[in-house]
Amino acid sequence: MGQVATIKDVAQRAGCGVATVSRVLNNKGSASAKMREKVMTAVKELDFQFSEVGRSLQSNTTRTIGCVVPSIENPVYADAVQGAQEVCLDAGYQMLLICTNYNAEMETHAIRTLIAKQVDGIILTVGDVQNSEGLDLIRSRTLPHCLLYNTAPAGQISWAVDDHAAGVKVADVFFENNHKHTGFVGLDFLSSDRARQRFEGFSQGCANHKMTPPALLEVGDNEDNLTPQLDAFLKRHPNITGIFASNDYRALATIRSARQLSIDVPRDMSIVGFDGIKVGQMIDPTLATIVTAPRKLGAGASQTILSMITGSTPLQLPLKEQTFSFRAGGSLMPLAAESKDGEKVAAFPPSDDQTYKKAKIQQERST
Amino acid sequence: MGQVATIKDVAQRAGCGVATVSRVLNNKGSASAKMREKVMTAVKELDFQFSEVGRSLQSNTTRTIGCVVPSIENPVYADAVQGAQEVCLDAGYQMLLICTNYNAEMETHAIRTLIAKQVDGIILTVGDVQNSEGLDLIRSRTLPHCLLYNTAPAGQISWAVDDHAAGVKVADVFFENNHKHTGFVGLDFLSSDRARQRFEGFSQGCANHKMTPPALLEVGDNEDNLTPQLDAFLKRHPNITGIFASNDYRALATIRSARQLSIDVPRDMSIVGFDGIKVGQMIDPTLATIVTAPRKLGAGASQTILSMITGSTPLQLPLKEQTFSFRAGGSLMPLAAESKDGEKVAAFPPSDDQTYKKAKIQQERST
DNA sequence: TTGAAAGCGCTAACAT
DNA sequence: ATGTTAGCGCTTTCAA
Repeated sequence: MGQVATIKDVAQRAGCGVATVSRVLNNKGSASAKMREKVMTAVKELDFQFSEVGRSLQSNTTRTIGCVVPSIENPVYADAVQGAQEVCLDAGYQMLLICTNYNAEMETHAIRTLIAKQVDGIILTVGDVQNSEGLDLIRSRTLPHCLLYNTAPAGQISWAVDDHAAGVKVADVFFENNHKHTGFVGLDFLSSDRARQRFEGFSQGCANHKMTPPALLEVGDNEDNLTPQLDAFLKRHPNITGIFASNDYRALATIRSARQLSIDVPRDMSIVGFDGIKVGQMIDPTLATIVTAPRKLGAGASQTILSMITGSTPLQLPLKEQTFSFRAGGSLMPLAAESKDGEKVAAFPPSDDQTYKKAKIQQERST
Repeated sequence: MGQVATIKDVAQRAGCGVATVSRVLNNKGSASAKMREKVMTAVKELDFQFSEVGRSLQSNTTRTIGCVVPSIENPVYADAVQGAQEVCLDAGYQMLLICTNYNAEMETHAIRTLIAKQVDGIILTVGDVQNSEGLDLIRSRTLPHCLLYNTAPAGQISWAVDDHAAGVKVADVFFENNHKHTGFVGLDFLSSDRARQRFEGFSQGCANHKMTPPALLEVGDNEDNLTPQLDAFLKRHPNITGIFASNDYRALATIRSARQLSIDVPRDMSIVGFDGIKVGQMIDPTLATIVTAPRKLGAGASQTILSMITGSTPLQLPLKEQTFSFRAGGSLMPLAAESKDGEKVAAFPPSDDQTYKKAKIQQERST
C-alpha cells in the first residue's frame, strides 16, 4: 500500500539492471552519464524511493534508535526525547519511541520489541537499574545502549542529572540565605530513587553546614490532600523556614497549600523546587529552583549512542557538574539572623525585579 | 550486532527445516508435539526472537506508525503523542516519531523518510493543510493517514480541537460574566492558523452577543516585551475588562505583565487561557481556560489509523463538540453592570475556594 | 507432518 | 560500464 515502485520497476523502465539503478542512486561504483540520465528520469516518473526495509535486511542495520522513557507527559522526559530525536535525525537516524508508564512489565516488553525491530541502539530510562530484565536482555546482545536519567552503576554510561550533588547545592543555598531549619517534600521514595538521591544529597549538604537534618514529608501521588499534610508537618516542625520540593510541580503545590494555611511565601517560608520548568518564571513569586537541561541530556545520550554505533566520534561523556544549576527566584528569601530561637525575621526582601535579574545572571552563567 | 540467532540457527539446533520453526512459533500449520518441543527448547537456548525486518520484507507491512508533530516540548503535542503511542502499542504497533520544529522543509523530509521506512500509516500535524508537500506525497501513495490538530479540509479526517467553537464559547463566558469589551492576545497569525480560528470564533461569539468586536494584540514569539506592548494596547483600548489569550502560557505571561502594570487580575482585568495545562490550577489566581484533551485526540487519531489499516474496527470519528470544555478559574470574575461608561466595578468576588469548586464541577461534567 | 524453495527489495561480488 | 546473481530473515506455497 505505502510503496509502489521498487528498484526493479525503475530498472525495467530505464532499460538496465537493478545494480545500475543501485549504483546510480547511491553514487557508488561507475555508471555512464547516459545511464545516469535514464535512471534519474525513471525515478522521477515513478516517484521512486528506496525501501528501507530491503536495505535494512541487506545491511543488517536499520538507522533507527529505540527510546524507552516512562512518560512524555512529564515535560522533563518530553524535552529529553525531543533533544535525543533531533540529534538522531541530524545523523540520519529515526527514533522509535515507547513509553512505559512507569510499568516494569511494559519496560521489558518495550525493550524486547525494540530488539525484534532490530534498532541500532537504545536510549532508555529504566525503573530500577539494578534489576531490569530489559537491561539484561540488551546486555546479553551487546546492543549499543545508553541510560538516561538513571544513575549509572559502575562501568555504565548514563546521561543523568546528578541528583545528589543538586541536593547538596540546595542545602548550600539555604545555608547562604540563613535558613537553618529545613524540610523536604517528596513523593514516597519507593517509586522514585531519584527523589531519594535528592533528599540524601540535601541531608548531606545540611550536615556539611551543621544545620538541622531536614525533616521529611513524604506525600502520595494524590496531590489533593497536601494542605492538611503540610499543616500537620509544620506543626510537628515549627522551626522550618525553608522547604525543598522534589520537583517544581510539587513546589507549586506546596506554595498553594502554604497560601491556604495563611503562610506567605517567601515571607514566612522559602521554597526551592527542582527541574526548572518554564512556568516557574511566569508566576508570582517566581520559583527558585534547580534548573536542569533535559534537552542536553537527551542530545548527549544520542551522541553517545551514535558514537558507539559508528565508532567515529570520540565517546562523549556527561559532565556531572554541568547537569544542573541553581536559579534564584522570588520564592526564596534570605532570613535574618534569629532574634529569638525559632522566630523568623525577613531581612531586606529583594524586589521581584532584583530577584529576576539575579536569576537571569545565574542562568546565563550556567549556559 | 543487535541480533544473533536467526530462524536458520533455530532450525539447525532443533534438527528441522526453517518452515517448521516458523509454523511452530506462529502457531500456523501443523507440527508434531515432538517437533514443537524441540523447537521451543532451541528457541530458549538461543534466546531467539524473530527479526521484524525479515518479516516486514516478506509481509510488506511493518507494524509501525509514523508520527509527525512540530515539537513535543509543547505539552499539548507531547500528550497527544503519548495517547497515540499507547493505542498503537496496545494494538501491537510501534511509533516512529519525528518532530519538525515548525519547519516546512523538515516536515516534508520527515514524511519522505517515513514513507521510505514503509510505515503502515502516518499521524501528522502539518503547518499548512492547504499547501503541504508531504501531505501530497502521502496522498499520491494512498498511505493511511490521519491529521492531528489541523482543521480538516473537506473530505479529510482529522482529530483536532474545534478552535472556532472554542472561541465562540469564550465569548459566551465573557458575556455571561458581563464583560462587553474584550481583547485577544495571540501570536502573529502567520505562524498559527489555529490561533486565527480561535480569534475568528471569538469575534463571531462577540458579535452574537452584540458585544464590541474584540481588540487584537498580536505579539511576536519573543515574550520579553509583552509588558510594554500590553501597556500600549490597554491605553488604546481603555474599556477592555476581559482578555482571551491564545494559549495558557500566553495567559500567564499576560497576567504577569498586567501585574507589572499594577493591573490586578481578576479585579481589574479578567483573563481566559487556552489548553488547560496542569499548572493553571496550581497557581494563584487559578487560570480560567478552555480545557482540551490532547491525549484523547492522539488516541483517536491512532484508532482511526488502525481501523484504516485493519479495516476491522469501526472507523472512529472525532466529535467536534467534545474536543474542549470551559474550566472556570480565579482569573475570571464577573463584572458588575457599568455604573459609568468605561468604569470597571467588580461584583461579589468569589473566594478562591469557590472558584475552585466551580472549576471542579465543570471539569467533572466534561469528562 | 515436514522440508525444499521461491520471493519480498536491496546491495555487493563477480562476470562480462 | 553494466548485468547477473547470491543472500540478508522470513513466510508460504508446493511436494513428499
